[in-house]
Amino acid sequence: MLELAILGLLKEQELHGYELKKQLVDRLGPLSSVSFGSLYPALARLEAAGAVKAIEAREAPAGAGIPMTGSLGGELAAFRARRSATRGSRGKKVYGITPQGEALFEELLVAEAQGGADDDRAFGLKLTFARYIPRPARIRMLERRRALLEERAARSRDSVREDGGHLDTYTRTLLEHRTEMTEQDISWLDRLIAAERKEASK
Amino acid sequence: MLELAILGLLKEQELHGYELKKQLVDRLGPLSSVSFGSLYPALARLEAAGAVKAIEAREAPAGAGIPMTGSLGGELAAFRARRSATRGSRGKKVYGITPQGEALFEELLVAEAQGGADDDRAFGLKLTFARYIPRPARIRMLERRRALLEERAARSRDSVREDGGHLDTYTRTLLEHRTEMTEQDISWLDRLIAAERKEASK
DNA sequence: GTCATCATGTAAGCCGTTACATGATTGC
DNA sequence: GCAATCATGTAACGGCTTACATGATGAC
Repeated sequence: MLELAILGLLKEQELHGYELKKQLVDRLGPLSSVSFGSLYPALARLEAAGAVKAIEAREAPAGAGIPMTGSLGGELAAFRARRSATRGSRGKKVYGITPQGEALFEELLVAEAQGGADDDRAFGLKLTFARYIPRPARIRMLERRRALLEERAARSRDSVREDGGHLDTYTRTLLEHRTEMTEQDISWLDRLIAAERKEASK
Repeated sequence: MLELAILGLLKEQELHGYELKKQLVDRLGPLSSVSFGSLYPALARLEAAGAVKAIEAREAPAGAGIPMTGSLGGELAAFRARRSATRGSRGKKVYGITPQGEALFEELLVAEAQGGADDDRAFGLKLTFARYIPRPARIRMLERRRALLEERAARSRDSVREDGGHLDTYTRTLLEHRTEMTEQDISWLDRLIAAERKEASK
């Protein structure tokens, strides 16, 4: 799961661990509240497997030795970083995805898309990279999700109706709000699916 | 976390493990997709701690030995269950909360309410039992949540605005939908908070 | 010159899942 | 009688978090 997220982000751009974490937070939202303690080992695993590779940490296209009185912080940092290739003594380690990594990503994603875990986090992750899933599998995935949400909504509607009387206001309000949110999610999915079908039949 | 959920449900009614799990699913929603492998040990822990107690598994107020041609399944089951108190040879084990359990629940909940984990699942759980939290702490909790969502929404709005151009449609749509959902959550929270304040000033 | 932030990593331990094992009850 | 569901439990394993350790950089 984490591996998939990392590969997906590295597919778009080269990043170092620290930055990767930030991206994970605001690209995958509340999902993947991953900590460094699991992120770095994951990167190490992927590197060992040849899926990613630490590359040179160059910053701003080599302004080689031009002294500037202004904000030269960046230039200096770049110089320091260049001292030793791929990694200064504890400098940034920028990772890039390898062809094997791309293949692994594809494999993990398609496997996940058809069948894998179906909790909210997992779905959010798949959706984030949905554009890399072949359309038929993508549509099936969206439909499975729709069915799951429909069932969930039905269940909570029932539980409100059944003993709506003796539930306290707080609980009922919560349940209703949750149902409403689920319903909106469903109609959003419907729009997505409709758009997909339209594209597919073109 | 799981302990808190179990105690909260047992506070409302006596339940056996299997049923408890069902309730966990549709009362706490997608949160707490707990498995038996963690539920039963948790119950055992709570029992060892004296917070819950296995009680007699009686069903339907003793229709003692009245044979019926119709669906007597329930009656028969009740009889079988009555054979041995608190637990037939591998029968249902119905749990009830003890005074110590109530105290523990209160303690865990208040501790969680002010400070604990602040991921979505944790918040959903706290909200489910919010009515047991003293109002001032409850309001503070709602406000902290509001702030968190506000920040989240701001961040995703930014990330769309910043590089909205080079993001593909899929990604942008997803990000926008997520933002919208978060905003609705915020306005729901606002309504809740307003209601709380009104009650408080009465 | 010191504090916050950036940046990377390791180790211990928790928490929960999966897989396995067992058995009763109910419907067909 | 056989399958599905209800019902409880154990054991191994895995992933992630927390806490710890280290060091560079930038701002005041």
